[in-house]
Amino acid sequence: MEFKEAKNKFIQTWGALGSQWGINKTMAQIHALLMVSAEPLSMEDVMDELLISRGNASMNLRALMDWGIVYKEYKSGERKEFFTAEKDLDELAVKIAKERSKREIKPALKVLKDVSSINRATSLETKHFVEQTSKLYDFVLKADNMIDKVTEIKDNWIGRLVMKIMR
Amino acid sequence: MEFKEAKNKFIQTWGALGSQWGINKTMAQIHALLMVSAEPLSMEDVMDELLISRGNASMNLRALMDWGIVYKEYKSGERKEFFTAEKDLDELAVKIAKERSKREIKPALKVLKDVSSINRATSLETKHFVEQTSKLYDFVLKADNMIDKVTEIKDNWIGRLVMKIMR
DNA sequence: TTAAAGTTTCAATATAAAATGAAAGTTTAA
DNA sequence: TTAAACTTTCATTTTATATTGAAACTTTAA
Repeated sequence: MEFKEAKNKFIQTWGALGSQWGINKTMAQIHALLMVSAEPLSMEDVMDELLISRGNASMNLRALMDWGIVYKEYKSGERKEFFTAEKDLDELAVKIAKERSKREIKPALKVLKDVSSINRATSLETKHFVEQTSKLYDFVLKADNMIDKVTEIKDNWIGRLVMKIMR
Repeated sequence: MEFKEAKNKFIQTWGALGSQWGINKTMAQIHALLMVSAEPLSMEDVMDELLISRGNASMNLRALMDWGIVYKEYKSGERKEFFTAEKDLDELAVKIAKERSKREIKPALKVLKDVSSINRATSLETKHFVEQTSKLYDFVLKADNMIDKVTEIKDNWIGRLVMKIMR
């Protein structure tokens, strides 16, 4: 396989993976492209490489910056803006996890809490509902907390030990 | 809030969360409905509760069974088929994780491995590409392996200890 | 200032994904 | 063995999502 072919395959795959996980295809593709680019790219560059419109490029670059995983850069002497991706993968994972937690998990947790707090003194049906949603609340909360814990892992010895055991 | 209202809110929220994570809305809603139903439900029941067509119900119940998180049941004397959801949340999480790993992560890993193995003796550009995709391969592999490890956690003392520390 | 270079916005359009529903298929009890 | 009860399939339609592109906006250098 040749460089150009490999690069394209990578970008397509990353895009597909993204959309399977609820991240829009172009956004994932732009991120992939920037990840493997040695140099920062301009919006033109991105448009040309991925064959997408200016508007699409603009909107998705903005979204990636909102997620904190793509940065704007300026080159001296150049008027254009350039973009680079976060290349530290631990950092990348943490940012994605935190962002999704904030946008999706936290609001869902709120609803779970609300619906599991209805008056349980009534029917058997209601009792079962409250029981299940309460369990779910605890579970999701615990899972969500793990994200924060993982962030701290590298800062403490037991965390590093655990990582070694988990390999 | 009243039972019926709470139940509906839960189902809608779970459906929305699902589609944000690449699982189709109806599939997530059916799962939610079965999760909080004290009794197994028939396909009719599901159709009526969620106001969906027979075809839709059939296809998504089948998909949920393929994922191994919904089971078919028979009631004696009844000709209809009934459905229940996996209600053990640890079990549920493991099954979802395994299934997504199998369907999405594993194929992506294969591609990552392939593209990171192109001849690296060429340009600087190529060198950077190989470097990045190799790192990504290692990272995704590690993350994916964690799923298996988590499965085993409950079976060994260090795992339980870790869970306590992570709380 | 102003006009050229560049970026953003958003209504309109295209694309992809999900849902419908009727026909075909299957199972079961009489 | 057949007809009623029930389930599955899939071509068509609907809905949701992503993309385009041209106009509006912003910035900068002369």
